[in-house]
Amino acid sequence: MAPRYKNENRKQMMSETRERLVKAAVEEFAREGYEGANISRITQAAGVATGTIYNYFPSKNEMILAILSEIGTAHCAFIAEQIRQENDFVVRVERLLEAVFGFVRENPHQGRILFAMLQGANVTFKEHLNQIYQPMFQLISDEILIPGMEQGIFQSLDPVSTTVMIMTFYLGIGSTVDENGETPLDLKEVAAFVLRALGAKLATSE
Amino acid sequence: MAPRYKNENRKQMMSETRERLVKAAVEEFAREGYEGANISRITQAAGVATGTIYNYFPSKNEMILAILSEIGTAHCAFIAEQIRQENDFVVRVERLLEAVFGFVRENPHQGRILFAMLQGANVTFKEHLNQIYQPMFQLISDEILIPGMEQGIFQSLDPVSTTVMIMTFYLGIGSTVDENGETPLDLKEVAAFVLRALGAKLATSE
Amino acid sequence: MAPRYKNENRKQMMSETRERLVKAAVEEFAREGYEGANISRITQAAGVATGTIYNYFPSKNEMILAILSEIGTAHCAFIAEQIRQENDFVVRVERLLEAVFGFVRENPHQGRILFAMLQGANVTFKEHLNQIYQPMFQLISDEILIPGMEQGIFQSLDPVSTTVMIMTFYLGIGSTVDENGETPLDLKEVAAFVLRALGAKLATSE
Amino acid sequence: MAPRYKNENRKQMMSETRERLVKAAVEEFAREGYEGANISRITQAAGVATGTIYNYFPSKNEMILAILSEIGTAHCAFIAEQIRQENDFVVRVERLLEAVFGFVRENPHQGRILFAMLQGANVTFKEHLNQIYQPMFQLISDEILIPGMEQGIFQSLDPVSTTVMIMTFYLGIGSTVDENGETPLDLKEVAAFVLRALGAKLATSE
DNA sequence: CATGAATGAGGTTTCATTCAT
DNA sequence: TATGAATGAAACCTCATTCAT
Repeated sequence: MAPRYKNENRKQMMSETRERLVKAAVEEFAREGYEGANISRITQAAGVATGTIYNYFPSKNEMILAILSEIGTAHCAFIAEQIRQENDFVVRVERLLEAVFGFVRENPHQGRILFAMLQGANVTFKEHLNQIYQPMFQLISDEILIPGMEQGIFQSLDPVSTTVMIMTFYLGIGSTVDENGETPLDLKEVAAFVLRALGAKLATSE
Repeated sequence: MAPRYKNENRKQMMSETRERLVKAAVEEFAREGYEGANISRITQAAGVATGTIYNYFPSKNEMILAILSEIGTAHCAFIAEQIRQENDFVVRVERLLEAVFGFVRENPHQGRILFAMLQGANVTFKEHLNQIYQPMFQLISDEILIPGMEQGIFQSLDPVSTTVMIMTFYLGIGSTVDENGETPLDLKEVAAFVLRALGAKLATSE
Repeated sequence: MAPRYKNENRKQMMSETRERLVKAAVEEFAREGYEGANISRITQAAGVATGTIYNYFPSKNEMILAILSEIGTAHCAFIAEQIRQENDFVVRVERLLEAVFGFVRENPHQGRILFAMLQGANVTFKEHLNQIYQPMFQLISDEILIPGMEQGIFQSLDPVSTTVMIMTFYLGIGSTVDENGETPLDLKEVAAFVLRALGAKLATSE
Repeated sequence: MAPRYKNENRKQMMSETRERLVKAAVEEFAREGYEGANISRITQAAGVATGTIYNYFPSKNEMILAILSEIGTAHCAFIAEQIRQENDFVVRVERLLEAVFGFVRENPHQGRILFAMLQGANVTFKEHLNQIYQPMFQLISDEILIPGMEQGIFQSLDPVSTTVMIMTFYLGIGSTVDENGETPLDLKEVAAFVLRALGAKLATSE
């Protein structure tokens, strides 16, 4: 029973039409914001009829929540995957930065939505995102900062507020990217900036 | 023809109406964002008729631009004033942080609008704000970082990108404030974080 | 008593402010039509405050009626004056044409209002104008066509319908003028056309 | 995917809605003029919701342009059809007149819109109509006046200005019709008037 | 599932008119 | 008389959502 339901669910989730809708919606939300986004434009860009979108999402509001979940989850997963490939905590900090940037550069629309909603007026969206980004918070805290401090690689600091600062900084920096995914900042400098702030014993010796 | 004092009277009344409108609009934009903001609600909150707002602003769009200008200018002026009261560059960094936070704490709605528009979808608003914040950029660069580096107080770094990083960080952190102007972060920690990142010789000796 | 009232009335009618308002209104109505005309633009063009216009005209509607009366009366008077300078009925036909054209060329805005309102949707305006143009109707009929026919200069035709046709033709032709008062038609040809239609024994021997 | 006959069904329903909208709009524009016309009244008269009209016309302005095109084209086609049934150029002149009148009598609302817009303040509408009436201009010139003059039936005159005069006269006369399509003029007299003006060798031998 | 015309509440903006000064 | 800010009804238009096909 359960698997059958799961399969059907997945089938729906992965439907090609749905994918086209999500893709079009992401671009629309990125360009226009939530209120400015237009369902008709989305369906038109996706090449389906207006009503079709309501077979996949019960409302515009639910749609953006679903999209935020998908993007945020993918973002977190990508970052986690990148970081866990490294064992050196200093390099993990750099990797974290590269991962945030890399994701945004590869998916500029998704990035824009994320940052816009994170700062936007709608509290529901913000809370939704905060929840989604919990794993990333845990990741930074538990798999970089705390062990790094314990090993004396980083200066001993309050792990919670330091994590918040790092996340804020990284997300803030991620928001400097333009619509093409480019940023005016030099990753190496940013990494060095953060590592100094963490009191890292050794910056990357590259 | 009309006596002068009458005119002054009227001028004052007009500016009062304008003030009420701006105040109401700031709250509305902060709560709802640009697209979600509602002219009728604004005029109602300001206690005037719907049409009255168009005696002061030619359109909703022009209104937010005017408001962004006013807020941004006030913000920059406040920060500049705070910073110039100090001569020590290390303390200036702390003051900068306190000023950003302080302004936002005192004017949470204004803060929300700023951060929302800075990250929002509308490119026009972003460019408008970037222009308005030029003085703050110059301030950080010319009156804190560059002289601080020249005097050996800060590590020698690229002043432009460092300024961008600091602004991004501060504004990003400013965006962690809630609707009451409170932030979960400890200012002292944030200041220390930044000063370490700047390679400051002496953190505040508190 | 009566003269005093008359004088005051005239004073009001001839007030310089009123003249400026009428001039501005004529241009506005000519450019925008009645519904499209804008009281604020009129007062601004006249260099007075918005409310001032209501010291001279009780409403927009009454204003255009007053303006239509003034223009129509002036037009009729001008035509009558021109025609009565001639005794030859054939030449009177030509003079009539020249007078219609001449007035419109000298007063293109007034002309446009006349023709627009004559054809426009508002029945009140049309009836108003028809009444005003009664004298011109009588003029053509009683002082050109009927005596001309009686003297055998024009073919014997029904004077009423012929008058209507001539007026229609002239007004129609008057409506070919552009905003500068120019028309693509050659007056001489038009006069010859009409005179042939009237079966005139002799067209102008020029 | 949907069966074809269903589509045809829907297409037919759409064109019915469109027809109802155009019919209602024609009456509204005829009664109120362009600026005075009210979208809500049109949709209400058409028995649809307010927004429905925007499924068929992108704006009020585009709507009247479309309607002007439809009316003008129909008018020209009707006139051309009527005229080409006759070979005698004198009779063609009479037929032209009858056709102009007949169309207006059968379609008084359409007629009113035509004449109102032809004389109204809006230059765009006028230019639009001038373009639409080009075929009628060519028709009068190439298929009545020029051959008639070549065959010596009409006096030799400048064909262009004569065409303009005839069009002006006919359209001007058409504008004497009231809301029921009636005119105070006698068609026979008008025809005789024009034929005399053209120097026709033989007026209709009735 | 797909379609897309229809819906109608709601949004921004306009503007003739008023009235306190 | 002159002023012009205030009024608020009404206009045009948008758009998320529905539903019959």
